[in-house]
Amino acid sequence: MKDIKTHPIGGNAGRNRTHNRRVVLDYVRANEPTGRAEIAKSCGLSFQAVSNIIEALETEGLLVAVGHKTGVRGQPAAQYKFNPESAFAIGVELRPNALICATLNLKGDCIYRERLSLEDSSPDKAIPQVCDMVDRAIAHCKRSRAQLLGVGVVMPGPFGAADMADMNAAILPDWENIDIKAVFEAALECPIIAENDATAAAISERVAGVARSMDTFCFLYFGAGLGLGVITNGHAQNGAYGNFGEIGHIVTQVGGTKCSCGNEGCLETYVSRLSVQKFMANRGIDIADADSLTKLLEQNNPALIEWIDIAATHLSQAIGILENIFDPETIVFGGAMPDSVTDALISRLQLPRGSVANRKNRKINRVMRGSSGHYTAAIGGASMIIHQITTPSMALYS
Amino acid sequence: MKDIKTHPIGGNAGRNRTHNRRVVLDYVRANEPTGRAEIAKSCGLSFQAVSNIIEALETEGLLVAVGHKTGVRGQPAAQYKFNPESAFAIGVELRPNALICATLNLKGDCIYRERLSLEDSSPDKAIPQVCDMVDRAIAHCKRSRAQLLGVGVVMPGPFGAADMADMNAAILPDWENIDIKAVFEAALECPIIAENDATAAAISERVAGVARSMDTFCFLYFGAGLGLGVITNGHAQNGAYGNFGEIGHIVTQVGGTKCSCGNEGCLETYVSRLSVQKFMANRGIDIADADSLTKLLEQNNPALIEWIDIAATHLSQAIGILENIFDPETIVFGGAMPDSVTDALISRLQLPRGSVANRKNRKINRVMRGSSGHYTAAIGGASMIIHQITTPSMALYS
DNA sequence: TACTTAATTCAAATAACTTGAATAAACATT
DNA sequence: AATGTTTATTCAAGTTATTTGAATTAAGTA
Repeated sequence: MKDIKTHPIGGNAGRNRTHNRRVVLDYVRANEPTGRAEIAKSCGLSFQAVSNIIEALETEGLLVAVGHKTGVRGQPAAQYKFNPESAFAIGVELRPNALICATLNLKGDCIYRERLSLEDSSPDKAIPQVCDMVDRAIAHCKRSRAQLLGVGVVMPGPFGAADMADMNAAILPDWENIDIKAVFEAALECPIIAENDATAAAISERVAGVARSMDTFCFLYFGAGLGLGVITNGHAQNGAYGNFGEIGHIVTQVGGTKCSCGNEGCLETYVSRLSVQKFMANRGIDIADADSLTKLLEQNNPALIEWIDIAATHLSQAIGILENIFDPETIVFGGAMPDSVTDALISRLQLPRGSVANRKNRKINRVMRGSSGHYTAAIGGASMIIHQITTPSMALYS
Repeated sequence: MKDIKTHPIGGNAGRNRTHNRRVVLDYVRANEPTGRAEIAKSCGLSFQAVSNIIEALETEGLLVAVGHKTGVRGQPAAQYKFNPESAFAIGVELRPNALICATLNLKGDCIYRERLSLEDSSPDKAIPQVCDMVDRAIAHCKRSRAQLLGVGVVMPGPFGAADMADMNAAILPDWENIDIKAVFEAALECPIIAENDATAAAISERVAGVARSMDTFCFLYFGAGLGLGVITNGHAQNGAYGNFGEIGHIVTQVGGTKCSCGNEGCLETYVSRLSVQKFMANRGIDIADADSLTKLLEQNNPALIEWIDIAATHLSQAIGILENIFDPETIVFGGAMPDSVTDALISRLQLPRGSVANRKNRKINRVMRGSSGHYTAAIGGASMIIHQITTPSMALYS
């Protein structure tokens, strides 16, 4: 996904303006409703600069005035907030057997979703389907294409698996060596961001989920395997070669279950959709879909409880690793698991004592469930687009 | 070390200039000697903008012209490189029983070092000693205080241990709740950056060590415990509360050795200075200092070899974790261990197969030894100062 | 020797932010 | 109820650092 070495580039008036627009939008996002003077103070800009930017954003429709702040001295400050209907973004999740699409308004509310089964996920077949899907989403939401901020394309990682000595084949082998961003830019004629599912999911929680006001947190994504997305200082981590977050293949039990990657005792052999399916199949129970898991949990199925306990043990170890490495504000769980199973996993965790996260006076939990359900990845795709226009590229902290 | 929530701030002409200076300096650092036109092309700036900045940098003495590039068509391009003698930075490492000081010129060469044993490391006693040490360094290097870019203060983490439920007391308890940056700014009247040892060490490898041309890599720091510093896209990771990188307390053996943090089987109970001291003491061998380790290794001492094998096993697991999480360009080992012991550890690693780093066509090793020896932390302190003036705050790529 | 290529210089032009003075409107005080 | 204080807002320059464009310089190439 990333390969050519780039270099940080300089700023000029135009790029500075772009940055400042994002700084302002990010502040409004996190603090709405808010006024120009407050933004100016918080963002280190003059009132006039903010005023000009707000005026432009209001003209474009991204922000709307919502009355005046009273109750304090001084001239009442005009308050602004996001205009959720002014623009929208689309996320597309590409899986081996399905296409999933989510449309979000500017506030991050999901206003349309669609799932399409796919027999053949090769680029030739899938790309036209994605185009049709995007057209349907725009039509269904009764928006104009001009309001479309962009499309986020989400695929499971890792990328470049073909070059890895022992890693299994890629989950979508036909897509190896394809410049996803370029291909979809050509097909959809709009801005494209491509990412893996876990990172997209993390961004979705920051744009409109439980991590809305957090700048540094981890997201554990339960998919076919197990993925990790990390946001630090408001920016998603990518790794040197675009393969950040392959946490499924860290070893939590030396000499444990043989994994397809060549290791033994990989975390995702204990915690993932494939893991629970295999575990239950060995006990003669077929897990066809998420609903069947939900039902088994409602019935307190002993085999499932057993799996949850094993999974929770390994997850607890992973949490210790993440907390001590990243020192995050929290760790969010999400992805393909039903909410009830995720909650059961969380309740059975045995969080390690020896962790920098084990503080007195914590205000938020060390672990929490994400808010976007099992459309997370597609919603994350659309969230990445919204995230980009509200995320400053400068990282100047006084 | 970090607590109050800040907000990204907007840019203006002045901040833009600061950023562009750093972009130019960073490019020269990594590509010297180089010319104005080349910088302009690579940094996305106009020739004129670069020309003005280079002129200023040359006037200030930070850059020097070094002839012209010939052999290609067109007017010969004037080449510039760093002027190592134009400015300098000082790093101070604060340990419970010692103060260590390193002075670097602008290129990152160490031009002075000093070690001072300390009976009392409390702020009242240590701060005056630090001031004297800085004065001695300036005098010894025959520089003027005006050329001092700043002082980097390095301490072992984690910070805020007093608030942690089960973590041991801080290594320097008297320094808890002290605003280190503010205290030393007042005492030394120059810019101060405070960091933990592992992060400082990572930065030192990027400024003038084996990671000079890398933007994303990990550094494992062998100290009393075990620390982790990570650079991603040229920026050091800090965590939400300044405690990024406490990798010593991740569990690599469930139910293993009891650790002072409350966990069992923490990595640093197997890999650290304290670990090897304890292991050898149990076999009746006293490890007084680094030299005694070196000698034992030369003699192929069986107990030490045994420790190295155990340590290498646990380290290999940690490397799998780091590679699969961060997808770094490489992992650097450094810190308090003698070079020969570090090399022995590296040679006995069993790098995991199932890792995104296990690629064909790798050009650099998955693990390498750092270049700055056991003054790493102090050198890292000074490196942070140099790093700051050559590291763009904007992260505009493409 | 003439041509091509690329770096450099000089002189405007431009974009975006900052500054400062004047005005508006609410709450607080007497 | 009148006056004063505080804060937001507007308007009109002023400032900074960048970009643009034309002219110049100097090396390699045909």
